[in-house]
This record gives sequence, structure tokens and C-alpha cells, in this order.
Amino acid sequence: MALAMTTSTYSLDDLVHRMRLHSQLCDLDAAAVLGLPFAVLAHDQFGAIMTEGDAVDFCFVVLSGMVERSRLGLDGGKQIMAFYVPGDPLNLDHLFIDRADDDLCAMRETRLALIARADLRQLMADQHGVAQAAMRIFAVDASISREWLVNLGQRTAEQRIAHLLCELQLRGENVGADSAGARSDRAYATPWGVNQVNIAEATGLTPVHVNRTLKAMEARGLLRSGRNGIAVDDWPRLGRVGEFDSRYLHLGA
Amino acid sequence: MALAMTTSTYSLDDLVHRMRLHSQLCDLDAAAVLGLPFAVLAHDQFGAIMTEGDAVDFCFVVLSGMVERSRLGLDGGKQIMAFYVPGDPLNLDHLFIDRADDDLCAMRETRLALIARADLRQLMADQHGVAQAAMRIFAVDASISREWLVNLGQRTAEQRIAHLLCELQLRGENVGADSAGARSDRAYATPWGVNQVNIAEATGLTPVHVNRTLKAMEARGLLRSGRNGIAVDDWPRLGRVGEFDSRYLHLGA
DNA sequence: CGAGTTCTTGAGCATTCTCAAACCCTGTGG
DNA sequence: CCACAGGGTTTGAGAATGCTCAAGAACTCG
Repeated sequence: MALAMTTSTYSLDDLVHRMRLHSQLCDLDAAAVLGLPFAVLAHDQFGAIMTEGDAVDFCFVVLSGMVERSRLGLDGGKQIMAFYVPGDPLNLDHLFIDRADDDLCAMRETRLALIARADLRQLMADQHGVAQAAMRIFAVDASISREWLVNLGQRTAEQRIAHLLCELQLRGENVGADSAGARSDRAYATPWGVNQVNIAEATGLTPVHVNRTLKAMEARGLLRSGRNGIAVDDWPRLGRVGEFDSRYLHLGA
Repeated sequence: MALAMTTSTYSLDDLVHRMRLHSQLCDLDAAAVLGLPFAVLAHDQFGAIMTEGDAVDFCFVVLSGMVERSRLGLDGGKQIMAFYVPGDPLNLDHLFIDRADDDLCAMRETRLALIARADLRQLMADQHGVAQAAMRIFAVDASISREWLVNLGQRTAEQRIAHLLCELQLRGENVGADSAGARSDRAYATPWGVNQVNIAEATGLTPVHVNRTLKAMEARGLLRSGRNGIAVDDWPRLGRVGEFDSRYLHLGA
């Protein structure tokens, strides 16, 4: 697993930022969130955060790194159902449900904030704006998984990959207050530790086919793919290929 | 559209029943829900309840009939993302989000209760148990759509269909207080107005392939399929085929 | 009886999968 | 400094699952 640490070096800034992507949040609300007590948990790559069936008493928020939510098929197949980037709460559902539905797993070196369920509940009861913002994140996450449903059900391999890349890029750009500055290299979609196997698990394709499809897309000039990740020069074009319409992310205020 | 009517003949009994599937609900909470003012809206088959982009001021609850939630691909493909049966709230997300993400559409003659957003919000603020139960429904619905993601991403046509049928059956059995009695003919899964096209749209397959797969399953003795719907004698067996594990429905109290 | 809807069937094709192996880079230990 | 191990990517050949187009059959309703 990992070790708990002092909280001094880390903050919930990114969480507040994420809340502000969807909701107006007054300064009082923001301060209240930043004042939440939390522990920090460090995970290595492939660190299992929780497993289906676990009883969970904390809400987790990604401080750095990246997390996947997945369910296993009986035949050994793994379906990734969501990715979480810094600022994202992993399991707001555990405010209402006691047992984990899914596996959560760090995809690279990751730090998480652990907030006691009771504390978050209390805060949500006291500060209506916080409750509203949290619920909106929950609703947006549901909207995202429904869009993934469309992706798996209705789109070709190429479209699925294009769509996923666009989503990751846009969400990545919106991480942290200094978004624009921090990730100025807009071309690269995957320094996040997302590899072709991950893409396969998220899109319901085989790694082999993901690779072939990426190479075909590269041949058409849609992107460049290789050991260093995937580079995209023309995001609008990729978006058109993947039928990407960002409304489902609800980023506009 | 349809016409609003007097509320006297209809009640939110089934909603209370659905809440009790996931949560303990004290009598006071239940009474409060039953006391909610609501209007009744009648829809014919294919009646559009709302369309992506609509501003919505009401929360809808299915009184009778069946509703689908879908998103359209640009190429004309339709992906059904959820089915709603009597007692199910359609759009709890609109407590937190103002614009509709998806299309909602009646699949047969359907009656809906319209509850003003403000009223439901007020009730949830006053009665903590109701808020808890509503949020739990919201969380369970999210869990269901994640299971659908596994269905589309990881399973064969036969498994997808088997899984969907098992889910519909189990949810159908749990509708209304008199569940056991009302739907005593446990064999039939689809008097609900779910046809092969609907199954196709929900599973990401073509209607033609759904038909062929059903016939193949019939040949193996898994079910009987025809104009009258689909009949299943051995649900456990069908469940095994579809890797159906009902935990994701959170029906156990 | 005719129109509409849903189900059924056929033939050919496309996308995606499976199995299997090679390759490339990076980091590690002799 | 080189051999080697390991993760990720790349490629090939053959097979399968599911799709497209197209038409026919069965039941329902007016």
C-alpha cells in the first residue's frame, strides 16, 4: 500500500478548481473545502486503492497522478469505466453507498487526499454551496460514463480512440488553476501514463487493434504515436473524427 | 406531448418502494414523499419527454409504462443508456444540472409524475432520510450505467443480451409493493414493450444480429423468442451465460 | 383487405479478435 | 561495458464475430 503523511505540503486547491469548473463557489465555500482535514496516501503504479466489495469510510481526491476505475469480467477482461485526474474526487458515491462497486487503481505514481466521510458530509450539510458543487461533480461524472456508453456502443475503433483522447486532453487542460501555463504543450495527450493497453481497456478494444488503429491514424496525419505517448497537432480535426462534442463534460461554468 | 391531469388517481407508492429497495426509510419520510404535490403527464409510445439541451424544471417519476434514456450519434445511431420502470425517477441529475444531457422517451403508453424541482429540493433539505434515499438511487443508477459499460465493452452479443434480460427481469420483479404477486409469470421478460430493436439500441448491436442471436439462444434452449416477447424458464442459467451478478443493482436493503 | 410494425432469413463483407513472435527502449547487474 | 530482463509497442496471418443490404413473413389494427 502506502504511507500516510503530514498534510502541510499538499492542498485541495485542485478540488476547488474542479468544483469551479461546474459551479459558482463563493469564497466562503472554497475556504471551507480547503479547510477540510485530510491525510495523504501515496501509491505506486498499479497500486490498488480499493477493490469491489470493500467497505469504505473515506472519500478520496486525486492530488497528483492518475487513477482508473475498472470492473473485471469473469473471463479476465478488464473494462476501465473512468479516469480520474488531479482535483477529481474518486468516490463520491461512497457518501451514499457503503460497499465499493468497482476497483480503483493508480495508473502511475499517485497521491491521494483521504477525507473522512463524516467530515465531508458535515461540510455539505453546513455549506449548501459545497453540497451543490459536489453533487454537480457527481452528476457530471455520470454524464461522462453515459458518453462512454455511446462510445462503446456506437463508434468505430478509430472514433473511440479519437473521442477518448479528446476527453483526456480537455480534462487534462482543465486541471489546476494554472492550467494554461502548466500544460502549455498542447500537442501531447499522454504524458499521463496512459498507454495503449489502457486505451484498449477503456475503449473495449484489444491492445493489438488499438495499436493498428493508432498507426492507421498516424498514416492519415491525425496524430503521432510512439513510445513517448501520443501527439496531436490538430485537435479540432481529431474531435470531428471522434464525434467529440464537449458539452457532456459541462465545463462551461 | 400530452395533458396534465388531476393527481387523485395516482400515487408515488412505487417511488417509495424503489427507495426502500436501497435504503431504510422511516414512516415519516415515506409519508413526506407520498405527500409531494405532483402533476401527471400521459405519453403515447415514442413520446419525447425531453431532448438534449432542454432546460428542465421538474423531476419526473415513472408511474406506469417504460422510458428510455438515449443519446444520438451523428451518423444516426441511437444508444440507449438506461431503462426506467415504474417507481424510477428519470432525472435526479436535474436537481444539480440545468440542461438535459440526453433524450428521454416513452417506450410505450406511459404516465409520469412531475414534481417541481423546488419542492423536491425542499423536501430533501427537510427530511434527511429522503435526501439520502434519493442520492442512493442516483448512485445506484450510476452503478448500473457502469455495468452497461462492461456489457458493451467486454461481452459477446449473446452475453450482452442475456445480461440485459436478467437486469430487466430483476428490476421488473421489484417494481411496486405487490411485486411477487403482480408479475407472477416469472418466465416472460418482455411484456414491457421492449422489442428487438430496443435491445439492439441498448446493447450496441444491430437489430438483425440481435434477432439471429436470440434464435441461436433459442436453439440452445436458453429462452424462447417470438412476437409475444421473450420467455425464459431458467433464469439462473441465463444469468450464468451473461455473467450476471446482481450486486451492482444494490437491491439487498 | 391493406397498411404498418416487428420479426425472420439470406448472402457477402468488414471490422475486430486471437495467437504468436519480434522489436525497441530503459534500467540493472555482472 | 555488455548481457539481460521487462514493459510497452509493432507486425503478421488466419479466423470470427457482427454488419450491410435486401427482401420476405407474420401478426395487428383500422
